[in-house]
Amino acid sequence: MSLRFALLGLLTVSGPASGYDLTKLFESSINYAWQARHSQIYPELNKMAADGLITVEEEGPRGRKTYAITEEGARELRAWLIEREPSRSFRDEGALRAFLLPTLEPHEAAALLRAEAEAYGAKLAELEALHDLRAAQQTSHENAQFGKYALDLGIRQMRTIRDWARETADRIEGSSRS
Amino acid sequence: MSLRFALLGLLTVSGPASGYDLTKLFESSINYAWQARHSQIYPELNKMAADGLITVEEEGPRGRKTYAITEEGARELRAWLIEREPSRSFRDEGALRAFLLPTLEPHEAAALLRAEAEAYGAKLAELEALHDLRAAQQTSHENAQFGKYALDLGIRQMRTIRDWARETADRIEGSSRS
DNA sequence: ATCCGCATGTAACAGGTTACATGATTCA
DNA sequence: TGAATCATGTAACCTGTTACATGCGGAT
Repeated sequence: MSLRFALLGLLTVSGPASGYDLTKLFESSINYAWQARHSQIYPELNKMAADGLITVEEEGPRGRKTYAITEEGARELRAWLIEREPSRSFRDEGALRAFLLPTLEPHEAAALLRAEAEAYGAKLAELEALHDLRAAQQTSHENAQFGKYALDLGIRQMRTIRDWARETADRIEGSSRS
Repeated sequence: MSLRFALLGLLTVSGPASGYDLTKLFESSINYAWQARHSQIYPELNKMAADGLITVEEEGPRGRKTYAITEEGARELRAWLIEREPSRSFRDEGALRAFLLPTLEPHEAAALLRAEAEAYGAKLAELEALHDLRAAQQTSHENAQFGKYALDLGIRQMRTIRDWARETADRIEGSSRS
């Protein structure tokens, strides 16, 4: 169900767009919080059009269909955000691995954590670069600030995991050396 | 695939257990990082037994089957942790909602964030209580420390989201008041 | 006797991924 | 004319959730 609302949100902000556009918008915006492939997006758009949440505004070359959000679509998005109790249960493979770490030898666990810290550090750098880019564009696009809150959250989360991995590696190595 | 390794991990630490036991262990340990219902666990255990990762060690009353991890199972768990590149992409409905927040009126967005902050604060308190409980038991169980790292990560993540929600609500209210 | 908790399972469905499949347009 | 990119779709499969279904054993 979330995919549907992510698409409505993108259409709200970017204006009319095709499935192809939306697939790329997905990648370049909420990618770190939600993912969707074109094989999931195209059927969903067809269902949404059937439900009256969006309309085909224009048909272009190569079978391109440009969708626009309808009033009903905007109402549904709003209702989803305001009325629906969000599912706060998340599934985090990194945390699961952390849970299983004590089944390994200390030096192995520490090495894994160092690698994790590095990977998350890299992701963090990516998001920070995106953040700076947005800040620079702030004056030109008024929509550039869209997703700012989410990006901030993403950055904080990456930082949290990276620091945890570092500190835990330190702690494990510290106690196994003694 | 992750479920399989979560189960192998639980069997490693808690020793032989039934599907019923594992369902409850799941709930009381990794629940905040990974979830699984009995309807998913039972079929998976059967597949794992067929694959030789676990064996039925004992059959008790009421059709109870007690599973134990095999050497092959332990090898596979180790290989999964060490050799497999973890999937670092996660799906976070909270972050998605954050992304969509700018489609609402500022006061509505702020109210939602306040509710989020409260909900995550409550989850944080839960995990902190669990953490303290573990610390108290530390001397009695040697396995009590299992999952300590993951719990620490969970606590940090909850704190990150709660603080982000609070500060973002403040920021939105601050700028819309002017 | 009756109720609660133990104990295991299956079926239908929803959401997602990977791979397969096709064809039009643009640009060099 | 060949390659890259635009553009849309479908099918098979895996994972996970909800709901349905059944029966034993122990405690009061």
